[in-house]
Amino acid sequence: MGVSKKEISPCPIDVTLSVIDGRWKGTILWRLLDGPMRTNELRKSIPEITERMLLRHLREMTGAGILERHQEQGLPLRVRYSLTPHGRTLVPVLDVLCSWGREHLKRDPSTEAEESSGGPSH
Amino acid sequence: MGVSKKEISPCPIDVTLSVIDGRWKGTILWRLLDGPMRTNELRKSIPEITERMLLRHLREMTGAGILERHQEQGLPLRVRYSLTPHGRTLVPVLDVLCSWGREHLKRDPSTEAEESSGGPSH
DNA sequence: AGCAGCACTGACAAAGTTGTCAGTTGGAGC
DNA sequence: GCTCCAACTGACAACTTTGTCAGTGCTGCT
Repeated sequence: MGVSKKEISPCPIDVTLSVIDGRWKGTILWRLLDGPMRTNELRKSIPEITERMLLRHLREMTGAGILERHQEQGLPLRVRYSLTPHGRTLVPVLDVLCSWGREHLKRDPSTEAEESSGGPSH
Repeated sequence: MGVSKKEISPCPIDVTLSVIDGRWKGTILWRLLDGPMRTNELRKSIPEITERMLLRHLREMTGAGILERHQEQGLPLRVRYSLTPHGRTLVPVLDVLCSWGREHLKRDPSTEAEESSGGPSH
């Protein structure tokens, strides 16, 4: 007992969720689809995020192998984050999640739906 | 401030995640793919889950419109849960999550990978 | 030297999620 | 009547995640 969700994961679904779930991870991934970004660029492009959470999520995803930290040498300190090739394989996954979410919102804007298509069936 | 993740969700990805994320939701959904199950059957098929969490998750997913609670009449009290048609549209989503998770495990069993294809580049 | 910017860290608190445990309703069986 | 089971609920504690806030090196600018 007391083990975290990430340590049990008998199911690959949970593995994937442990990689992409987090308050801001989806958003960060979304930003990085267009190309590498510097830490501060990311921070500014997501106004609500705190520096701490950004760095935490970046580090977690880097540890999972889907993000890459590239530090330029010599200069003051420029760090760029980008998707690794493996991270890019997540794109279709995010895409599926995104389109299902859109459909779900259309059909069920009030988070409470009655299956009414096809007439009452009770 | 203080709003929960579910209330912000500018991104449909977060919408989907809010539906399927939860310690046991993936497992429950997995079980229900084979057909309707009674509350206790579910509970017994997932030994680690507590009754409380099972019911909580069932209720949440029922509220989201992806599960259906069917109570048989007259009998002692038989409740069956099953996927709604809308819930069934989640199947391909779960499938994608599952296969990505499997690939991720293959490639990265120790949650720490070095992109070594193409030789050292530093 | 003083100030600002970038990347990053750590202590602590607030919020959210899950687990523990006890209790309720209602019918079945003895 | 008593106990058992199925479905369900509520109070509370433990754990996790996120947020707040202050601070560290290092560089560049003036």
